[in-house]
Amino acid sequence: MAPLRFWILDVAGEVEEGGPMVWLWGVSGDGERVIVRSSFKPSFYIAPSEEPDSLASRIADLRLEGVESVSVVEKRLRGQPIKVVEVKCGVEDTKEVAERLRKRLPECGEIYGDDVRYSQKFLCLNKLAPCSWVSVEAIRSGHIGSYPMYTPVGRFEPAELVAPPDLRVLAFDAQYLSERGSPQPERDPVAIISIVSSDGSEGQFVGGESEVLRGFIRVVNSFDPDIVASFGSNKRHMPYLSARARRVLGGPLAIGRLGAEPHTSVYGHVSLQGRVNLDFQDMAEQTVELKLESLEAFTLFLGIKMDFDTVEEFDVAETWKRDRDRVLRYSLQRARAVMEMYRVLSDYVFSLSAITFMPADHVLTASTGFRVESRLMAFASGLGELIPRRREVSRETYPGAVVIEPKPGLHREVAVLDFRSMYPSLMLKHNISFDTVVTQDGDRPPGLDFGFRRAPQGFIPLALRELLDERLRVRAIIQRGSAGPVEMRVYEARERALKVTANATYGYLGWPAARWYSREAAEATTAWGRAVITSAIQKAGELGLTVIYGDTDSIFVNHDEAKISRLVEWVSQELGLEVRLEKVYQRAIFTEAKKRYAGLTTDGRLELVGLEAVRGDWSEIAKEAQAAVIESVLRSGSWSAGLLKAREYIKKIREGHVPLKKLVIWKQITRPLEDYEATQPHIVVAKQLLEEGWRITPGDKVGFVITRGPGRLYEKARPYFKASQDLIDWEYYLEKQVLPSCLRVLEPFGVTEKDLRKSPEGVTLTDFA
DNA sequence: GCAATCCACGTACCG
DNA sequence: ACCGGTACGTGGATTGCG
Repeated sequence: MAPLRFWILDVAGEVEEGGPMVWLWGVSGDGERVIVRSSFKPSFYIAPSEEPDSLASRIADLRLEGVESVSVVEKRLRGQPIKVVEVKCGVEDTKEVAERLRKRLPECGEIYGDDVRYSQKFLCLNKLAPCSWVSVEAIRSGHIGSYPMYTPVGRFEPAELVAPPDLRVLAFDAQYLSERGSPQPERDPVAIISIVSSDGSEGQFVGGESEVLRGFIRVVNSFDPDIVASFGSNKRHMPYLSARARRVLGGPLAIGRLGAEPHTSVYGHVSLQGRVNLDFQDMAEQTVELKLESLEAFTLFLGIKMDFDTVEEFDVAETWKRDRDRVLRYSLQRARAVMEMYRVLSDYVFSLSAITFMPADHVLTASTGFRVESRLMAFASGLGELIPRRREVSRETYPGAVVIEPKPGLHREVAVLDFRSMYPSLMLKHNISFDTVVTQDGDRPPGLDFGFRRAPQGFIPLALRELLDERLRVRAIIQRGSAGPVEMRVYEARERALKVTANATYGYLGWPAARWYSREAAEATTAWGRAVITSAIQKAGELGLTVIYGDTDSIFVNHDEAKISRLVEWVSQELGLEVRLEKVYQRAIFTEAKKRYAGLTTDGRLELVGLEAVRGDWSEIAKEAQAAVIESVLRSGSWSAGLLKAREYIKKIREGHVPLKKLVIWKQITRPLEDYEATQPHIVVAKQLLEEGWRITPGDKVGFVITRGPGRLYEKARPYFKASQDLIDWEYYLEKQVLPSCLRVLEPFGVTEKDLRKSPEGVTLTDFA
């Protein structure tokens, strides 16, 4: 019998007559879609407050519902060996069983691992990473629906193949028609569903709504995709389409495998049986470079070349009446864009999934903290380390990083040095972990009254070591250059995912809701970080370098190669850390403020940091003006060019020569509207929109413009799509947008507001000599 | 009684 | 629903002056 080799698409817990079962959905080496079905009885553990054997028999005697067997096993708790009672359950929900036990024996001891999800336990115990190849001796035991079913008889072994199999991908977009405000499934129909599939075919369903929905369901089932990709399925399309199917068809939106309908699962993601539901909106929302998380903006960010004839949401119903083809075209463009996103991003998504042990559809929705935690949980299983229950502990604040006061003005030849992976390196170097904290002796962070034992290696350093070793291995393969182009892409994506995960570990330890929250570990990491950068800065001074700026793990100095290499050498020798020359700015502007500067790189790129020009809550015109001013100054090397540029923009504003779109200010709604204490323009606008039937939920961004009139700003703010050019308060855009953003970067040169207000004509540079 | 000043709130950024 | 450090606009309360 040849072992079955397959790529894990998804994992699900299924309740069957004989007890709980795990179904692994996969694609086999010969392209078959398979179900690998295992019986799996999940356990939880008790660190007993009495003799373990006697507790075990007391628990067994309770004959609790759901308990299959009770035994005493050897595990580890914070690195120390410990005898614990293992309660094996005959049901999926170990939390419920543990709850029953706690009711009967409140004093039995600390309970571990009962709140870990069933399918996650299975993946952890078998070291099964989703989105990777695995092989197992298995018996083919019939079919479920049209899918061959296998029963494993041996252990799962990771298989070497790197690239995913040929997956069938279906990208879709849907458009809804609403007469008033946001579409509501109780009221408004689905107008279009557009699909694009990986075999190159495209299609649209229009016409009667029941035909639209039936057509979509039919195509999904006949094409039988492994991946269903979209932009906005979790929060919008799946719930909407499901609700409409119930209403219009009187039945489920049967687009999962075996006719299942989508169901909402953990982290607010929608799950499709046997398929991976990839929602790139989740990814867009986590992309910090994006200021507005639209499909168009994300497409552009990814470097996908596409022309959109955008029909904005507020305009769909209107356009549908006037120019139906335009809406159709736009919807298809969206579906095509989603398919392109899949091509660009799938390697990274699969890598992240494999590294975090989270199925691909979960991993996009999960926040960073949960991704790190999921990986740590898998790592803990391997060590036999017990997994603590999640519980909210009170937050204890602690000091973070240092930021050096910048030297304002224009600088030439600025070298940017940074510590490589500073926090992970420090955690490894000092054995920082929740399980290595000691109050006596140990390796002590400066200024703190606790330390870390030097040996044995703690849980976090071990986990980091594994991540970093894996990253080094992947890098070596990339540098060898022997892998094929597809494998290369996969390796590169994997390397990025490993780096992201390692770098997030510090933040995780300082997160009070983390299972392995450790204020001590987080606090020590930043304390050592401060010490390290402070001493490097001091050394830089001693070597005769001028320190212009520094933040957390970066130091900006004049580009003196000899001195810099001495500094790099010193850091390596004395601090045992790696500092490298990351980049050089030909010229750079620093303001009085920390975290706000701009530089022109040696290869001619403009970098803007922290300034209005990179903020999402300033109007496009103010950002554009500031960026132009900075660019003039940096490229010419003199501030006077920037002054002239600023005046050009001021003139544009005075003349009202700016399109409305560039005047929109976007601000995020971060909480339910009724929770706001202060009156703010974007909240006032949001409340108006809500009143008019628009759905406004936390996370949404509200776009508004400031119009002429009396009163407070919030009285003059209007939704951007309900304002027109002739209503604009140009004075506001001059005084509170363009003027301040330009002045911000010119002020260090002694330029005043008055200088900016002079008209561009009739003013010569000698006026400022 | 009014303008200047101060401060809390809120958002978004940096690393 | 990852951390702390930081900047800064706005609204509204407080302060300072007469």
